Amino acid sequence: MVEIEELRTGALLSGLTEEQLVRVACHASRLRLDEGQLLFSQGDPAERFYLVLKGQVRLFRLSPEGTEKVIEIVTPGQTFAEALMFLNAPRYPVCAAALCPTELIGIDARDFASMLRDSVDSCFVLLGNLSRRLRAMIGEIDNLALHTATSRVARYLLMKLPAGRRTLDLGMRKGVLASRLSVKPETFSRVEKKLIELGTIEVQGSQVTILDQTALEEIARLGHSQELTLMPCASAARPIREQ
Amino acid sequence: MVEIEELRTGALLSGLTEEQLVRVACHASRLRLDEGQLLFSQGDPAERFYLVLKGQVRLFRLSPEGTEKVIEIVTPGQTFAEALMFLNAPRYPVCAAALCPTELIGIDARDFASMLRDSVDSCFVLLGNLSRRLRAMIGEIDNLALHTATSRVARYLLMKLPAGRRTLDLGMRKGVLASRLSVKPETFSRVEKKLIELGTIEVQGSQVTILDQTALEEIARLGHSQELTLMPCASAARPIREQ
DNA sequence: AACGCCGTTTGACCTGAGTCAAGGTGGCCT
DNA sequence: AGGCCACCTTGACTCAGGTCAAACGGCGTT
Repeated sequence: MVEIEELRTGALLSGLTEEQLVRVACHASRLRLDEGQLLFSQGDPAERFYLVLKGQVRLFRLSPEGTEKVIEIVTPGQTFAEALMFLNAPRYPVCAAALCPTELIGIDARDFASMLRDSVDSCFVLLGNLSRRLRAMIGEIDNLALHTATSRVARYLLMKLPAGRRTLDLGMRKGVLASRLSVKPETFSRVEKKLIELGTIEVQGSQVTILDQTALEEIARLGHSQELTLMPCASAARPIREQ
Repeated sequence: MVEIEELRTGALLSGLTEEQLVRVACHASRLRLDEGQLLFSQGDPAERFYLVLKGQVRLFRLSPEGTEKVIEIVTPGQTFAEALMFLNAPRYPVCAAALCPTELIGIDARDFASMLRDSVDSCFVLLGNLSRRLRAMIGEIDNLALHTATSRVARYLLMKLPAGRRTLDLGMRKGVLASRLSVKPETFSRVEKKLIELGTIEVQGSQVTILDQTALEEIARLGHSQELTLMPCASAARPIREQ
């Protein structure tokens, strides 16, 4: 069965009392997905939300013609689809599938909502979460509408860079990351190459080392249509000018 | 001063009790913006949120180079920036400016939050709101990443089309709408022209008449890279094939 | 009526990024 | 080992949509 210790790993749930957790645990079920296995599809009625314990879940949109776009990668400790619980006849707005063998806990939304009624504090935690996520989404839109592919990749690298370190792990297959950043795999590869040739980064599989963080930050700052040419044969450590 | 009747026009606030509304009114202030006037900037500390009474407010992101992208147009009865109230040191993630002379009410976030503590119901209303907005944002991202400019315009038209009617008003300057849809004004104009030449719509200033809704729906469905050629001189009412 | 101001339209051109089609490269299985 | 398969890379080409610049049109002002 579901352990309340496991539930506590969820940021969203960690604020609940022992008693509440027990109650949640009663209406929760553990599940396990194989690599690539689909959890739910866009449009399915949403009766539960999920907490990831191990692995990674890919949330993505499907267009009618079948192209897909990764909206988010959910990692252990995070919950997803819990926002739907407050809509009347909720349906999942995305598809969810495991990126690798994954363990998660499914929590009954209806019951959870009714439990929330006794706990304004938890409501506030949730409100804070949603708020944060909303902010992130705005950033995402900004990213898509205002920045080039190169800039988006640079931003991602900087965001993922652990403070103080110069090296980071992409944490997923490059193709998946590409879709997360709304870029085709081919383009992602070319961007990576460009950054390498500029002397900004170094890549070893999924290990990326930032060689020139200032330059990378400059690239990340760039909006649309800012040229970023690789000058023919200059020594070119920092081809981008300070504005 | 602020009338509680006015407060009631806000979907978010309409669920509150008389008593609560009175309290909100005490910490609220009315304000009035001229056309184009800035209400707050991206990055400003967020101490209050707003309810629009009359007019329109444009929420937009600014990139460092100065290009802007409209995230949302807020119309009377809607509140905005209320999600920030649950973050610890919140700052507005967007700029807000009036599109036309606008009246609104500013509500103290701190006080409102503490009032919410006595009203789980209101929390739920808010949660529902945020949830809905989150869903909308996902749709927006989907839109940007998976659809062409033409398809986005078509979607907007269909969305704004009052049920049963064949005509709608764009409701804002075309340039503003263009930015809302992440398209340059020039491109918007061309898309419009294309749709007219296809015989799908008719335009008279900001009045748009849908002549062939099925065709428009087909166009709206199209994702990226689906060609949509205007055939040279066919009579061409429906150049898009049923899949 | 002539003027200027804005928002929109049009045209010519350019470029970022997608598409299609080959090649690499590395892991995993007999 | 060899071979298969999935992923990533590279190259050549195309195209949607952005850019720049010029013309158009409506409207309020003097």
